[in-house]
Amino acid sequence: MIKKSSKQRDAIIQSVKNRRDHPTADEIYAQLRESYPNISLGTVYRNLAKLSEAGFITRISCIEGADRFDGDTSSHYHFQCITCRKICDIDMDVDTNLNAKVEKLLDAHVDDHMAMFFGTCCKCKGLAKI
Amino acid sequence: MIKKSSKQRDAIIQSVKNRRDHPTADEIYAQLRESYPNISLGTVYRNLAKLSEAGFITRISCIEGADRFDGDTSSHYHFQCITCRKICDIDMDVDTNLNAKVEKLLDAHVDDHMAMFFGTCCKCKGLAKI
DNA sequence: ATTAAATTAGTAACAATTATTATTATTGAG
DNA sequence: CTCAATAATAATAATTGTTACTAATTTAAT
Ligand SMILES: [Mn+2]
Ligand SMILES: [Mn+2]
Ligand SMILES: [Zn+2]
Ligand SMILES: [Zn+2]
Repeated sequence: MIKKSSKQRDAIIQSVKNRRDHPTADEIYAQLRESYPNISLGTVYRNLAKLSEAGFITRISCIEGADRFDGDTSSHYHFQCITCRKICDIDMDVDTNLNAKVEKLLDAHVDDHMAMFFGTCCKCKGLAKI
Repeated sequence: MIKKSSKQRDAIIQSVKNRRDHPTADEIYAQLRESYPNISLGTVYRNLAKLSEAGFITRISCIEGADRFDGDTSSHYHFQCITCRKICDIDMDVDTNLNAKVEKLLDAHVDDHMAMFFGTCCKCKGLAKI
């Protein structure tokens, strides 16, 4: 799929890998424009799609708004605050033998699973009390 | 939020509750047009949003394409086939004490969590062998 | 260096969703 | 049971997130 290199793509990988905030395509675009003033939003979308398909990064689809991307491809769960909409990682073991369990239940082949916890983050929890 | 009733909304609830296939707004619209030929797609979107916000139904966001809706609001996990894109329920206990675990880890308030398993369903698995 | 293919920027097109507006339906007070 | 208040609707326009297209540029193999 990916056959040649480009500095735009390298910068996109770098951006996603360096950030911990699960950015959207638009947020990555905004960041990259500082170093590459005429990078195209289409290039960002195209490469994020290619990179996630190739497994270099992970795509996270959200109920509200744009997809988000994660440079950490290790299996881990996420939490999303229903107030500020921020997503953060959960430092908790992923139950990988659930995959085998589901395979048997459905007679399917299971590659992986993802989990998203919903609630109010510590910051927004605090603000609500004021 | 919801202050008056309407037969369109009632029909939307009924549709989502009766189906087991986690339909999109468009699919619900297509079904309802048979009995309500001049129902508006906007009405379907608006009510699905209201109903899921009010907790009558659940919204499921997918990586590809439109959001899907589930009339079964009980906590359960889903499986999505990466080939045919169909979503089905998994008849497996939901680990609810994970919520408390995450609350402690993040010092957040956790309402719930969802999980999606990805892979190839039994049908698509079979077809691949032919 | 030559050349073919991949990638890009820029723009147009697209699909999913939301907002607007004028009209209709529901509801509760009198 | 009226009838005004207002919530909900159909139709349509607008917005958002994303993908497709095209010509120009960059990459990498010869
Ligand atoms: Mn993450
Ligand atoms: Mn379900
Ligand atoms: Zn928050
Ligand atoms: Zn399938």
